[in-house]
Amino acid sequence: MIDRIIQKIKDKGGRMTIQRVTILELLAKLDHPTAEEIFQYTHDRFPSLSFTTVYNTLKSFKQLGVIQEYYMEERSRFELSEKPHPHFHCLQCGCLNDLDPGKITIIMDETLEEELAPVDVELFLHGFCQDCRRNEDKS
Amino acid sequence: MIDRIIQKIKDKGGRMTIQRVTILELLAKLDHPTAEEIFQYTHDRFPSLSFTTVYNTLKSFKQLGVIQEYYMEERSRFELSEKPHPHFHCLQCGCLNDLDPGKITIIMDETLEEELAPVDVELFLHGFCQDCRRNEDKS
DNA sequence: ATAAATGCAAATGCTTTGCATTGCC
DNA sequence: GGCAATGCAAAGCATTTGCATTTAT
Repeated sequence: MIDRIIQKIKDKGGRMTIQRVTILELLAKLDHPTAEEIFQYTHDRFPSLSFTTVYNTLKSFKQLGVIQEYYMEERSRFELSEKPHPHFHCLQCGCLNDLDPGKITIIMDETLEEELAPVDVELFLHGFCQDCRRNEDKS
Repeated sequence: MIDRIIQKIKDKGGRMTIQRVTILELLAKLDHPTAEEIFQYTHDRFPSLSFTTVYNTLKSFKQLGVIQEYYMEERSRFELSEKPHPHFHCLQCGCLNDLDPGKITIIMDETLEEELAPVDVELFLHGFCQDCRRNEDKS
């Protein structure tokens, strides 16, 4: 799967560096990481990898269409995906979780679709995640 | 309508000042303004109104449940509304437009709704607004 | 060879905070 | 009168930029 993404990046004229591969692997491993989380993890294996490179790379990946960026209340979160899909966002801890797209149907008026020609559709449910609700119960 | 909102703010223990009324009126008048846009407009009629007060007030209004804040790519946009509703967001100019909720239906699996108990649902269509498409055609 | 990617330091820009003053209820 | 709101200056923090160096293709 990562190989396919690397190929796509190269096909579009992007270059692969150790830094970029490391960031790509982290994007596959972590769950909707922030730029800082990516930096922290890379720092372990790759101390010279800079924050600037994390940002440059994420921006580049985004333009190449291999990742999504979600602008959450707290900060941006990233995801290895070509299209946005529905998410649950916790109002307390700020975590982001994928939702099964099969369990949510969005029906749009045809005239609206033609008129606006949306490039993509973003949907968030906001609430309190299980972990946060569990901790709330204890107190 | 503004009177009703003022009443709600007071009922919840908030106080009304000239600054707050001015900001409230601007929220009613402007279309999804940013904090800066609000500040610019208030500055005309009310030069002493500070940026801090704009931010304080928006934060307070949000906690009191009279406005919504949308975290867009460019910056936050605000809206006089108790609940979020569907929007169209322009990928070029960053403008935000209300969508007729009647033209978009979101159907959620019952089990999902019970499990997550979402507080609210946010939906964005991303694309290019009419103005931006028109300008694009000219070039 | 050349155009892209890296990484440092510095800058930017939005937003928040501390705190003394003001003013609503 | 008491507590919330104001507004100034300063700080905070995520993200971006300039630029010289390195490196993939």
